[in-house]
Amino acid sequence: MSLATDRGKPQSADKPTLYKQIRIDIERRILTGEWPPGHRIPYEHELMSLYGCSRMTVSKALSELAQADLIERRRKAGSFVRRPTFLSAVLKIADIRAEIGALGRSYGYELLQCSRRTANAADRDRLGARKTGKVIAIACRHSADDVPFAIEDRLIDLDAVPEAATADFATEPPGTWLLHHVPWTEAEHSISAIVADEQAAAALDIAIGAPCLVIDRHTWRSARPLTAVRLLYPGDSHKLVARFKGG
Amino acid sequence: MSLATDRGKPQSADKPTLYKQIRIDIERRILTGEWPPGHRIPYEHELMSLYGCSRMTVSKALSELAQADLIERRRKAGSFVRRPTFLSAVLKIADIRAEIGALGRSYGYELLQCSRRTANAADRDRLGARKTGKVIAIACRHSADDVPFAIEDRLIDLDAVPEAATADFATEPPGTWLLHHVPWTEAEHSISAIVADEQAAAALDIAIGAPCLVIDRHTWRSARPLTAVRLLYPGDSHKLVARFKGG
DNA sequence: CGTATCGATATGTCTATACATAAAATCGTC
DNA sequence: GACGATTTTATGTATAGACATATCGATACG
Repeated sequence: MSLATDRGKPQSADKPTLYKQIRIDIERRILTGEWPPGHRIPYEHELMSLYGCSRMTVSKALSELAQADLIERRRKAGSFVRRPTFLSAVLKIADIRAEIGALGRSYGYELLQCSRRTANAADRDRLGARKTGKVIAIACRHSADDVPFAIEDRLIDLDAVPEAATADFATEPPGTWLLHHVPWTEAEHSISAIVADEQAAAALDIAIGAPCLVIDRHTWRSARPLTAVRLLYPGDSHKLVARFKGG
Repeated sequence: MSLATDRGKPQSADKPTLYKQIRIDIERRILTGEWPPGHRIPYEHELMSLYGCSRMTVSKALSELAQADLIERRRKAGSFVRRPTFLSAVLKIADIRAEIGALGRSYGYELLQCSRRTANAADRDRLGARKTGKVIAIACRHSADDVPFAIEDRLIDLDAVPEAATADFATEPPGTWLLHHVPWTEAEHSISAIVADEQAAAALDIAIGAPCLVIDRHTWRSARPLTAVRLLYPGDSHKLVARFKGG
């Protein structure tokens, strides 16, 4: 799958401003295990005399650490190193057209099917919508250097996104159009693996039974479903890559 | 796969402190499209008279928005709404034992194979290590309610993690042991799909040719490789889920 | 002994001010 | 008009002080 990869706060060699030094210093102590989970970090007034600066400055450093979930701050009690129960990752998933462009390959797009209809029970279920309204159903194929890259099967709620009625999905991929025209507030991705059935194998030009990576994405604006999409990638040639930052 | 799911800053109904109100207010304008990508956000001094507060306060709100990658701040020029080229997700991946426990199922663990050896060329390549040292190679199986859940194939660099020599991997899963004993600074995950070969099918009690989700994880401490692991999950019964926050 | 109250304390927010810094805008010179 | 130096300006960092607020712990009370 590709996927741009990135970490929350890279260790960019930033200018050594005071609060950043303090943050990095504490971060190092946590990451190396010198201050294990549960350890109480020195009080702000201790840190301020330690580093010879004001409380606002150490507080800013601690705030960023708290925001990154490395520490937990409790009034009166102090700040504590958090238990690393999870690895938290920042995954950045690009629009497919941008993604292929970033790989230096030529992007190709084919609209396979596009129809408008009143939502049936299956459509409502897939979108998670309560009411029945108009929807657009789209099937299309993305390719890189004329090799099939992914197939897309999408449903757009026309009541929530009326502008989609006038979009030309024959020339512009629906994902790209949506990204540029429709603001959203939340999305959920579900990643799984399946084997290609006859139809998918034909569309992706792979063997029936070949492994495929599946991404199901649902997008909402203020709890209202906008679109549901399933992307199918040949599993042997694509990977999702994520860099993580640990604690 | 499971995967605990979570977003960077949940919409917790926080107390309406001033800077939070400002942050949420601007966030809303961006998320609803009222201020599209590229739009210049009012200058700090405009915001401070708008909200009737000091510059430090509006600056704190803008700093958080910049940290969340929603806006970009440029000296002299001002602050601008960022173009949403990516969806950024926070994926939280739990230790498998904790993950199964969180599902309310009983955890089972079997060590299939464990050997110590001097790293060969393939081991060095897999770890990304330059020098040849001792390694531990482990194969094990995790199960939930006595049903195979995942199989694990792991390599640990004994020079980087000497304490691993004394760990008892017959009773404690290596992932759990490492999480609690070895601090790390960076990890990279690569997610892909394969079909089960004969060996994997036997270990997971699934059909040969069934789809599997694969997670390859590499972990480092200060650029030094610690461990490389491949986790294989039956693809039809497990999913990676990630909630995203959009821009 | 259990419980309510209260004070001490560390963090959370906010102000007003100061100077540093980067970059856009302007000016001056050739 | 082109190009380099200077000015202007918005952000970035830092300070000292103030008050708010949550909470731990001790004290007093029933």
